[in-house]
Amino acid sequence: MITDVIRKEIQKTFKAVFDWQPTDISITNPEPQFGDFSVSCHQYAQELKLSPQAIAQKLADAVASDGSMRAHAVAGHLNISVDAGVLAKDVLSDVINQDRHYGESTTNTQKILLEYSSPNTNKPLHLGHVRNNVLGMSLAQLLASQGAQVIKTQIINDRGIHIIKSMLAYQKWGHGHTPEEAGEKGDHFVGKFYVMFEREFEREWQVFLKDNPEVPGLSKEDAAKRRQEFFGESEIGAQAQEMLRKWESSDKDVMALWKQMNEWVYSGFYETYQELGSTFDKDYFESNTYLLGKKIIDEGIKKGVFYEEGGALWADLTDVGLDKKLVQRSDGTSVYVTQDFGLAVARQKEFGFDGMVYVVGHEQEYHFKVLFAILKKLGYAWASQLHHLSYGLVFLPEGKMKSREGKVVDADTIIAEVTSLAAEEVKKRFPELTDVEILERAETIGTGALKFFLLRVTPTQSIHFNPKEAIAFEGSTGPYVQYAHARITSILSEETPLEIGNIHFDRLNTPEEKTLVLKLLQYVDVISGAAEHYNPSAVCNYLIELSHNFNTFYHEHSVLKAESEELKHSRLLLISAVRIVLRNGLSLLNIKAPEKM
RNA sequence: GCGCCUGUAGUUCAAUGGAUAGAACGAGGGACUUCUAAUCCCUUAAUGCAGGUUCGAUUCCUGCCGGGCGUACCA
Repeated sequence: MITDVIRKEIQKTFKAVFDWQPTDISITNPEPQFGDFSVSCHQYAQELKLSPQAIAQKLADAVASDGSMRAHAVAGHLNISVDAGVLAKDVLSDVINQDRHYGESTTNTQKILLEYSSPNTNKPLHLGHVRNNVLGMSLAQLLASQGAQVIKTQIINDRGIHIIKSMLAYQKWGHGHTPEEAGEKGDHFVGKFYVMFEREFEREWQVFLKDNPEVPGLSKEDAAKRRQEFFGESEIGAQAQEMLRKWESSDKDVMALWKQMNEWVYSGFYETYQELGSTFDKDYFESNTYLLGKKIIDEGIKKGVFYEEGGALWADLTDVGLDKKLVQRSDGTSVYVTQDFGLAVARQKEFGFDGMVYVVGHEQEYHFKVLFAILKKLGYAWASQLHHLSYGLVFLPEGKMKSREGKVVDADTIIAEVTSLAAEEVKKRFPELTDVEILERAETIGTGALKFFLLRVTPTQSIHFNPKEAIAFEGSTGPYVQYAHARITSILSEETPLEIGNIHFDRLNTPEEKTLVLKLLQYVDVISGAAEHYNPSAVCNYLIELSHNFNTFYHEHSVLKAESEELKHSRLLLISAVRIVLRNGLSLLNIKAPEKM
């Protein structure tokens, strides 16, 4: 790659001029007026006891000998311009020859287990899950692009009181109906009963409050505690607890109901996953894994990581800046974090991974700190290779989503909305298309818009969901990138470029063409950086810029009606390369690159 | 209270410590007999406040102010 050539050249020049060289040189692409590549010399001023400008000047004088490369020193920056034809030949040949593999690397040799999605089986997926899914899928692609072997998993939270709530409500008010009879997706059908349960509990709570007027006066914390205590006192809460006990003792009828309702939910999830393009190599079920932690408990006691106090077991994490953490209740049951380290160890046995990445919302940051700290204390070598990709919540205009109160943007609803809006747009432009064709394009464009909307924000940032922006197809959106891809495809369907050997790269000498070539070159660093930082948004931003550079070029210059055959074929090759990178980039985001739109 | 995250144009987002802080939406004005106007071009406008480190700070440090999330023998 040409940047490597330049980097080596500058290293060599440093050695020759100063008899010293930096260990690594960072090369940036400056404003076009300054050149194509730039190295800031300010950082070397102290080492070399010279002004940045003097260093840049000395380097420029020594580098400037080659005809295809010119160097200038400006304000302490060593700016380098490369002959447009030489640059284009180097970059475009790389892209065309490597095609689908352009941008890939083999530097990451790890086997990485990735956990994402991880839904509860008491309600349908919402917008927060969609963000989780698109992040997980994209991260899987990004890590794989850098050579990693990725195993995609989800842990399905299929047990516990929240599931029981749906089951109990169904038993009370479901009249034995099925989702088919109700004409509903299974997950929505089950979710409805969860909401019914919560509504009934809330009703009982309000009655309780009337008889206990002092409760609303309590502090927020105490009031919450009281409400939780009331769960066992309430009629419906007590019934749920009773049902949970039956589940734990494998009561035949309860188990049958549990299995039936989970099946309904899974079939619903499966449909949503299909629309999102989410896939998993291995599903874990909490009902199978929640006891795994117990096996680690003895080990932890022997190693002195856990100690007994008040009949319960604790881990003292104060030495690593965390608190004391309960790992087993005094009644012998395990807590959330215990289940998670049991699962981690089991996964290690099964896959022998080098590292693991958990894609989970940032409200669980403390949980993962504790989990990782305990695994380290237990002495697992791989514990240092665990990462929590902590992403921000999705907020609605009216605040945080609360599924308990039905204040959610449902995943299926939003997917259907963006698809139907996209269908209108397609119909407007191509009224002659069949409904099937319209739907196919609309799904590509609609889900492309939604995924891009959720991926373009840095994961750690919260997303403030504005429906108008989420379903927009103009501006910095997925369809903007898809449109550039479709436009190029349209041109290339008229004519294909000659073989690389017959291309006159020196014809590509306008600023718009050079900008595109430099942009294509950046792709390699962009995706390795995105993978390194677990940050798909860097890919989104890049694709917007590349698409914009292409659109500007497109308006400024004609490809098919170029002034000469040689220029035309050079441009055909250029846009072929742009198309490859757009497609590769979109595929890292798990977004389809349409041929027509 | 303590811990973590966060504060950039009217709004939603960018910017490995480097040159003049970039986009998009919105608002206003232009460009289709020309490869797809889901596009392009022009105008408009911002680093919460106060210090510090540095040749250089949106970025690092301290304090203050504002927002979010944690801090359960919940998951």
